[in-house]
Amino acid sequence: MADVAELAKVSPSTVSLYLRRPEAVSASAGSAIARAIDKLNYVPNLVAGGLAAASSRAVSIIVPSVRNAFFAETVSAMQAALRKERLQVILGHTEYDEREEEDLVRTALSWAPAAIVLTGLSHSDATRRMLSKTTVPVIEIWELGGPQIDTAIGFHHQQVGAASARHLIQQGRRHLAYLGARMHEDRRARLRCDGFVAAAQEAGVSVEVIQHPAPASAEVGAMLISETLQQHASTDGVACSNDHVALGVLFECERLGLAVPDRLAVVGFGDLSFSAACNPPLTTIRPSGDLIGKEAARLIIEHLAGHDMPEHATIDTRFTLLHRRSS
Amino acid sequence: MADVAELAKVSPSTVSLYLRRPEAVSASAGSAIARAIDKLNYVPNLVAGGLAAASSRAVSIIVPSVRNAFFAETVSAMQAALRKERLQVILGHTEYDEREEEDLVRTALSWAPAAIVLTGLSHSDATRRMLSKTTVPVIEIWELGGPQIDTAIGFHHQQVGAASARHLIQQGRRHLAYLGARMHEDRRARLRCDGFVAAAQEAGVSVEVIQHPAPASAEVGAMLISETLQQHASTDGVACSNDHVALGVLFECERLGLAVPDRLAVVGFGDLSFSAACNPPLTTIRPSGDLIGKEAARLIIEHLAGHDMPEHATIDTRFTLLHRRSS
DNA sequence: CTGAAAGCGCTAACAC
DNA sequence: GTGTTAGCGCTTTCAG
Repeated sequence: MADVAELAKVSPSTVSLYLRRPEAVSASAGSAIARAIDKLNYVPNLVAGGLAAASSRAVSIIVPSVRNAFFAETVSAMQAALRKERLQVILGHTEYDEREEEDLVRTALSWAPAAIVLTGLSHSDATRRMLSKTTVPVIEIWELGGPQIDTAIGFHHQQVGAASARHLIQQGRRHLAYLGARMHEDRRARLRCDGFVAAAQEAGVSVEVIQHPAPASAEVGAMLISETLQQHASTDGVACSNDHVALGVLFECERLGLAVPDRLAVVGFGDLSFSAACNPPLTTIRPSGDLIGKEAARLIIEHLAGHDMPEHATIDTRFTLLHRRSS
Repeated sequence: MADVAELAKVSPSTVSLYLRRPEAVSASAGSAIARAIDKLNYVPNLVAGGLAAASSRAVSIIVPSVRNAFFAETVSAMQAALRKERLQVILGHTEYDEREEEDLVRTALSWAPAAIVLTGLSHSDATRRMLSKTTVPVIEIWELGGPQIDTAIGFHHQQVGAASARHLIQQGRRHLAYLGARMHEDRRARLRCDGFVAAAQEAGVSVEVIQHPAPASAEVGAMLISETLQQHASTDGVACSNDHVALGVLFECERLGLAVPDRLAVVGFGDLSFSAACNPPLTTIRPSGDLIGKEAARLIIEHLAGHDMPEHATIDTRFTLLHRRSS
């Protein structure tokens, strides 16, 4: 920066100012600086900037895993929006472990990020304590309806479950089941299950929960549906913890020669890339992963611009039930 | 850090040393420092550390998109391995755009990262120039066989295409087609296609390329196969740019009542979560996304430990053809 | 094994 | 609109 300043015949602080607010510098100084930067191939050091400003242009995002298409979508949308403001994404994976999360939050804080984004509302006490003490804005995503640290953006997973149940009942189904994968770790899948069961019971319809500890996959879906049909032969409508599981159900039904939706109606969750194309096309619930990321980015950018973030705000990004031929 | 030093009755530099190499500090000083850290709830400031050390504990990873399961896997594996060494992942998405990549590399450099990881071997001239000038180690992943900036880790995509073609020919197929999605942007899909065509021609077998500009999806797969069968009715074996496309082919064949593999053999790429579970289970090629991430992390960690990275090293992580019932 | 000293490259008051 | 000044919180020689 000193070299640039010298070449442009201004002081370093003018260069600094130009870099952060070009409009605050006179046109002549500005263009001289621009030329010098170009000539010297100058790349500002953001680490030094972050230290001096006591806040880096980094946003820490902590998700269970980007292998999960839902979080990949949110991370991707957020990254795209933050990039325009020259904010960097620092990524961490909890692998659904609160201890890992705690550790990630700790190191995240040592980067003095512009904001910390984490997934869900359930965290260890230590995590909660660390975060409520800092001045760094905290955003929790992908879950609503619990105690939140500060801002939360997402939707109510119980409502998703309830919507699935009501849809199946509307289609004339009276013997429901929820097929859940990895529900001991995936709190949000569990909430959807709870909402499903509650809505079914309220409607006076029979409901079972069949689950498997492995992560959601088509294999697990196939196993779960065959188990379900063995134990509860009259089952005529199922909701699945996500579309991978639902796809496995469709595959298994095809192998068993079981007609979908005539004999069994299937509802998924996620609207993944194959969901509209399979046989039959899958009725599913599309969450708002993209919107969650965009809204989070918007809040962070506004906060950085000086608008202080509304305290304890809640943004409900909703979800959509897509009625296709599997139900 | 000064507070910790005071409480532990040592100097700040001893605390600093303890933090980086605990074994270099006496046991008594060490435990006093540990107690002070705990008592004060001290979290080191990595930004300041990065500035002083002229290299931050951050690794910049630039991929086309984490929405793509392949890159999500690599990013995830890398993150997990780097975390153990307290290295942070800074993530950027190019969306298959070399201009974007150039920009991302520029900002990546301004973080003085411990290493920069980017996808593929094809970059803009400016990107190449920036990277060859820095002292930051550069690793290119997911592609082998072109001019590399420094280290490359991945496999040869032409070999993947060739392996698919040879497999189909071995299964007695003589009228091949390659179904490609977004090949104008996805260089690696194009390379696989090239390898496929070359191997087929070499074997004296007929081969067609049918493509669609949209990103790979089951919908695109369905469209591509019906187009193929219309234009080249004798086609009896297809390879697809990835398993999403292949899945769409299976769906469409089912709708058309076309027997797989009797009438048409199908080979995918990716071994995605549904590939073993669908009807029939999909023959596919499993790339080494996980291994790529692990190897990249290993190299970076070794470099940080002082072992200098072998210049212009190439690590071939290979791939595996999984012969299942679709062929 | 420990401590003193000298920055790392930038930002942010503040004065001009 | 521009420059001066005083750090930001750490790391890293180098002595002792």
